[in-house]
Amino acid sequence: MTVTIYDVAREANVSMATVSRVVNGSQNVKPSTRKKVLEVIERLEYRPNAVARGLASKKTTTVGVIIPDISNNIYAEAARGIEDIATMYRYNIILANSDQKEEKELSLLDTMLGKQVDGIVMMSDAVTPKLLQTMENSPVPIVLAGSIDESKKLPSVNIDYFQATYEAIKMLIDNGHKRIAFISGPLSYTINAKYKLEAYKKALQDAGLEVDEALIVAEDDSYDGGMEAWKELNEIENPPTAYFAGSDELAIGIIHAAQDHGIKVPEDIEVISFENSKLARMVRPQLTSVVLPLYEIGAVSMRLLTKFLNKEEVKDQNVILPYRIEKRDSVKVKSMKNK
Amino acid sequence: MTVTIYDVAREANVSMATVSRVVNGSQNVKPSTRKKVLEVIERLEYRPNAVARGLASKKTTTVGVIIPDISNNIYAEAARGIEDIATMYRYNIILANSDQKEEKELSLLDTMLGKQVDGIVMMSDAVTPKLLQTMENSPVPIVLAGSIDESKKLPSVNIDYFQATYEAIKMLIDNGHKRIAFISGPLSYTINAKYKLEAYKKALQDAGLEVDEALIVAEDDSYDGGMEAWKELNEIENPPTAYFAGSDELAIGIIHAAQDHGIKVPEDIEVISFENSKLARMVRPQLTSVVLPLYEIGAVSMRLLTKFLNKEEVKDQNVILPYRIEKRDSVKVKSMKNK
DNA sequence: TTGAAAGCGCTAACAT
DNA sequence: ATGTTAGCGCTTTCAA
Repeated sequence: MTVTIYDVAREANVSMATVSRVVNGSQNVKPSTRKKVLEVIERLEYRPNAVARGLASKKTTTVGVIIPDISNNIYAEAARGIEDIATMYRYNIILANSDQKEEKELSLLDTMLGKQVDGIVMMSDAVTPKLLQTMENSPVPIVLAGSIDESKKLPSVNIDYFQATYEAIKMLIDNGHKRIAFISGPLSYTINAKYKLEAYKKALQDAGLEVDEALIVAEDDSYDGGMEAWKELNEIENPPTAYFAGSDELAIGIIHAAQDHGIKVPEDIEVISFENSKLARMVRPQLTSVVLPLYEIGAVSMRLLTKFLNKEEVKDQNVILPYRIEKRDSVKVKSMKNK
Repeated sequence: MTVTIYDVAREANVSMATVSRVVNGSQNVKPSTRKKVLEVIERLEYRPNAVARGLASKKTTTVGVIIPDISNNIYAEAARGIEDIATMYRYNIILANSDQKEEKELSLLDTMLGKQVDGIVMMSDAVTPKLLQTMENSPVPIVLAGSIDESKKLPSVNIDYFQATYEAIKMLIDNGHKRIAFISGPLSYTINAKYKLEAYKKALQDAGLEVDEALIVAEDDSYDGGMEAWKELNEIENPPTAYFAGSDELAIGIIHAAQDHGIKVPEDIEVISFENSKLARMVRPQLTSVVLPLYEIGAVSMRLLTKFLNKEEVKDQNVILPYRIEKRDSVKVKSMKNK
């Protein structure tokens, strides 16, 4: 019932090897026989069986993608970048959500390797020792996208989270703020948040400002988390006048909570975000935000993976992408610097 | 180098068949030999090769998922629903973006079938005749998620777009509006938009209201598209006092465009949306919106697919899920009805 | 330029 | 309860 390479060979009066050659675009086929074979393929509607091919060639032209949660815009954006480049190099993608659970990440890694993927792109906010070890032992290359393995044993693509955050905090300090809050998702959760926090503290210290632990709050990385954080911070004695938010949703939550209480942004408080999703323009005031190039992180990760798959030379396996800060309306522009 | 079922068999002094049996959890294995085999598997770190298994068994336990664009929240949400249920039934997913291009959809279908997926979940806003035909000829089951094939030849999961829109427009009419705008993405593009438009017209007619083509505008289905639409509609002689938006982004664009011109929502104009993503709560005023249950559409589609894969009986292959309207602040609550 | 044949690693009868 | 064996549909030497 299903037509195989054997059927084509028989109908075309050639061997399976020849059919295989034309299907795979080998040059060593006489044009006339190629034409003949192609005709039979068309007539029989032959479709090569990739599974059989994978077994014989030990290549599946599919790569695994493990991300925390595809319904989260951050990861979806990166996934799109991964997929676009994968398509460009003729790979397909097996996509799975880990919900950032080590156990799931581990088992996903295992099933994907079982499925003989040619490589894996992994996004994980917590590259635990165990995870790292199993990834190191992987028979196929794995690249980390937007995820940091401090040992740098695995290839990765990131931006400089420390530097980016430092610059963001600096903007707030330059605008005269002394009480700057740091809001992020769960710290134990997000290794990147660790770098952000370090940068926050360093920037404060460099400016001779006190680091007040009461101003550091880790909520759910969500809109409601942002609202909660604002409320929490406005119950303390000396509330902050500026906020660094680890994501756009957090920032919008903070802004709305403030506005709901009659506080004006950026007149009364200023807010800077870290993400710059399309949401950043969909609030009033529009968000000033560190630009996290998710799509590029995904795309470059996949490109890096293809280099390993093609055995191309890789100069630096730990890529740092440039970032910038998009200045909009949630942080005032300093008039002095303007003139 | 890679350890195969044969290696395990040899080490455990049993046949390949026995190893296969314990790997696949067959009951016909003596506990003691099962234990012995399991130990060897562990010691050798044997991992079954799913590709070989797929070739031999003609089942890959992977399903294809074709969606327009994973970076679009609508589809990402649905994809999460699909993946969750797939995981529950031990399927993996090959995910690919079609960008809603027929050509890509067709070629994706082809490569996925080539990869021997066991089934496919397809999201397409335009099930063209050609597409429909190739899907009908698929050797494996295909279910349409949130996509309408008017012939009903293919299994599908949807809500009643007509009914939902009718009710939304009715709310606006009941609030006294005579000039109601209909904003959607490109009509030629979105078959669902067709139903929405029909419902819009019907609701107007049923209320004895004139259908003014000038009030029907199809922009990009985006925030900017919404802003554009508002501007366009406010250049005509008799601008609308209420808006039906085909998506949350569109609605927010409309609202912000209006607010930027000093117009108040819902005091001056009212807006109802169709989607209810998390964005709906992240604007002021919060969006009144028809709830499009994307996650459920994805989940139910995948569940439906598993029924075909398990040869379970399927009573109705065209599932219509319930919807509701979430009432928030972009539409006034009628005080008369309230009391 | 083409063909023959040996696998790839596993499942699934069929035997025993 | 366990073993034997014939494929699954293709790629890949190796020969010719």
